[in-house]
Formats: sequence, C-alpha cells, structure tokens
Amino acid sequence: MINKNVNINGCESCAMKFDGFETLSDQQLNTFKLSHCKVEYNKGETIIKQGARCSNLVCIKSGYVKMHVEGLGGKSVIVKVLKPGDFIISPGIFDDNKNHFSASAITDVNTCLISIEAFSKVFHSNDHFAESILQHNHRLMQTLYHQLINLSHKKMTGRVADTLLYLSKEVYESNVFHTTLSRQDMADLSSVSKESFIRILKDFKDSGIILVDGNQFKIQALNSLQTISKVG
Amino acid sequence: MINKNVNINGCESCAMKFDGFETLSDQQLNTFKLSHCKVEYNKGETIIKQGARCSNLVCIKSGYVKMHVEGLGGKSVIVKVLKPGDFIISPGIFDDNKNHFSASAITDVNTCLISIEAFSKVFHSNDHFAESILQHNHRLMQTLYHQLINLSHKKMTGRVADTLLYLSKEVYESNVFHTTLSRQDMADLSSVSKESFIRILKDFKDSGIILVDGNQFKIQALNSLQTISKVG
DNA sequence: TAAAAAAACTGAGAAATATCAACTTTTATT
DNA sequence: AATAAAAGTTGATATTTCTCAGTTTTTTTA
Repeated sequence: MINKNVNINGCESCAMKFDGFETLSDQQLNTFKLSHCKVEYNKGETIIKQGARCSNLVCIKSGYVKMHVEGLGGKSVIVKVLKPGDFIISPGIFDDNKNHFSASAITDVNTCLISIEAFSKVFHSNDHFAESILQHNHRLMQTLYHQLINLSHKKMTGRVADTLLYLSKEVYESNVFHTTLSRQDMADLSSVSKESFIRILKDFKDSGIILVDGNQFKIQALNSLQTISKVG
Repeated sequence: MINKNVNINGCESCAMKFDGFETLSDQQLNTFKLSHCKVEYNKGETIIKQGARCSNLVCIKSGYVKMHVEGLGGKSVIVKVLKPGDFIISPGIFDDNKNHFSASAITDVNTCLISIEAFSKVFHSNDHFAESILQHNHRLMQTLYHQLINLSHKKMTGRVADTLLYLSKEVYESNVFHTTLSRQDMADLSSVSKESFIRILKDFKDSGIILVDGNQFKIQALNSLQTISKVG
C-alpha cells in the first residue's frame, strides 16, 4: 500500500452536495477523484477565462464566483453569481473546447477541479448523470432567457430591482445580505452604467424600499421591489 | 402482417439530416418512428407555446420557424430563426416539463414530432446521442451569450447590422435573400422598436450598404456591415 | 500612518431610443 | 373590385440612459 491517505478527503466522503452527483457510483466518483485538483483562488482571481481552452469542470466548495461574458470595449455582462454547491460546465465541452464566458472569484474560493476527460468518461457511462447535466444546462438557459427579457423589455429601474431580488433570493438567500460585488459588478448584472445603478439605488433608499450601507443591504419593501421588477 | 407500409417513410429512410441523429441504431430510430407524428403547420401558426407543457421534440423538415421568448406587455424577443435540419428541445425537458419559449411558423412548415418519452428513452440508451444533445444545447447557449452582449453593449445600428448578417449568413446562407419575417420580427430579433429598425434599414440603404425591396434583401457592402456590427 | 490608488457618488448635459400620430402601401375579405 | 384590415413608413417629440468631469470616501501600498 503506497499511500494510506488515498481515501482521506476522497470524493465519496466529500461533504459538499453537487446536484446530480448523487447518481455517481463509487467507481465513477473514483474517476473524478483521480483527476481532481483542489485549488484555492483569492478574491479577484480569474478561474475561467473566456476564449481559453476549457480543461476543467469547476466545482465550488466555498466562496462566491461571478460568471460573466466579456463584450465590447472592456465591458462585460454578469450572467450569474455562483455559490457553494454550484459547478460550472463550459459550453465549449463537447464542442470547440473553448470557454465562452469567464468566471472570477468575488471572495476567496475553494474549488475542486475535475478534468473534462474524467467528466466525459462519467457522462458517457452514467445516463442518469448525463440527464442531470442536461437539466443543469437547461436551468442555466432559463436564466439566460430571463436575462434577455430583462434587458430588452425592462427599463433600468426594473432591471436594478431584479438584481436586488436575485441577490436576495437566489444568491444570499436572505432579505439582509452583505455582498462582495462592487457597484460596477451589480451594474453589470443589471446591464446599466455604474452611475445609473448608484442613482437608482439611492432612489430606492430614499423611497424606503431598501436600506443600504456600503455593501450591506436590507430589503424593506419586498412587494414594492417585486412590483417594480414586474412592471419594468 | 397488419400494415405493409409500416416501414415506408420510416425514420431509417428519412432523407432529412438532423445533427447528432447519425449515431442512432435502427432500433433507436424505430423508437422515434413509433412515437412520431408528421405535422404540417401553416405560416403564422404556433408550434411551441411558452408556458405550456412540452411534449415533443420538434424536428423541422421544411420551412422556417422563429423561436421567441414572450416578455412583458405583449413584446417578445426572437432568439433564433430555425431552418430545415434544425430541431427544438425545450429546456423544460428533464426539468419542469414546461416550454420556456415559443416557436411559430414563419412559412408553411413540415415537422416530425417525437415524443419526449421516446427522446428520453434514446437519450438514456445512447451516450453518443446524449453527448450530441448536450453539444446542441451548448451551441444554443453560445447564441444566447452572443445575444446578451449584443443587447447590452451595442447600439441599435450595430444590432440591426448583426441581424442582417445573421439572416444572410446563418439562416438564408446567401447575401441575397428573401425573408418572410415581418419588420416587427426583425426588430424583435434586434431588440429595437419597429420604427427604429425601419429607419436604420433606410440609413443602410441610403449609404449603399444594402439593397432592400420589400422583403427582398441584398447585402452590397459586407465589410461595412461587419464593421458596424463589430464597433457596435 | 501618509500617500496613492481605487471605488463610490453627484450633477449637468449630450446622445440614444422609444412613443405617438399620421399617412401610405400591401394584403386579405366580402 | 370595393372595402377593411394589417403592415410598413415618416416626422416630431418625449423619455431614457449614458458619458464626462469633478468630488468624496474607502482601500491599498509604501
């Protein structure tokens, strides 16, 4: 026995729950384990770079990550904020092997990187896993449809309201939250300029809809915010 | 033998090529054949309705289809124009079983509808098919990322130029084309108002970049159009 | 801890874009 | 063929949203 520790912190005993991974057999988990790297990223670091070859399935064990698409003139759109339990499959997998978006740490982040070879092997050997990967994709696509509607049919106020609701409900899961996203990030999530974002935030604050102190947020009038988001 | 014709027009002999279907065995094709309905839609008819239960994989054998997301106040965004050989998998499959977008015929359309049960059965029994379905999805997602950037970083002219290039390159595959999309449709594809779309079209025409006569288009200065699209 | 850099905020003005109303042309219907 | 309905077009106007420039606050670095 060369290494007694081979199973310590092995994937079977990983406390983290990733949706869809439940159907993996011990052997399949072992395939992941053999390929995996535990990597810690510091706040601000790039985890996935748009345009680069994609070589990993990135599983987030702790911390928060922004998933963004880099556009024209240094601008970018934030598509999603990922949290522990989320994982990222680049749409380049099974296609051109390039990343079509970037991902950056907005806090210190602990990840588990699984090689696409291992991912591919397991995808091909477990049809239930394949189904859950397709489902994972479909959900992301629903987010994108929602974002498209937001952008084209809503005015700035509606989009900013949406961002606040998204952060509160989906990301931080509380009506009081502290974010490490900058104002620019939140503006990119709402597709408005930073200045406009700040102004609208102030309006919401002045109307008593939210409470803001730096990066600390509290949603006070959920109904109002939901109405603004719906009406656009 | 009850029905001598059972194999006539069976899926093995279908002349239509759908990407990813090559890996299907005769038995798997038979699963599709058993479930399939050939349905002809008239121009203007709804093929897939957003919010309704999704019950089919829709394969387009002839004609053109617009895929659109219905948003607020009766507005909608056209995500893609589908042509013969394309097929539609609703993102609701393997998830909430609802359609998250609509699809409407913009010409008379011949379709082959395959039940999601049959689709699911084959997806689970052929890992190469599963891979190509995931790839199909990823490509659609790339379109969506592109659209997001278009919407948030480009001005109207850039978006309209993009729409013309898209129709010319991807849909009609010629620099001279006739479309059955209305001005409103093309505006929805560009996320601008119909009036703005018409105005920009006129500008392009006056600058000699394109030639327009009703629904007949000719791209005369491809370079200019590409520059406008890139610069935004 | 002082200086520098980055991020947050504010106001004014300019640019982009939508809306509305009228009008023309095309298409569909009786 | 006459009429109605829908789609396309145009101009004027109002709204939305961005950009720029300056200021303050916070964070980082030396």
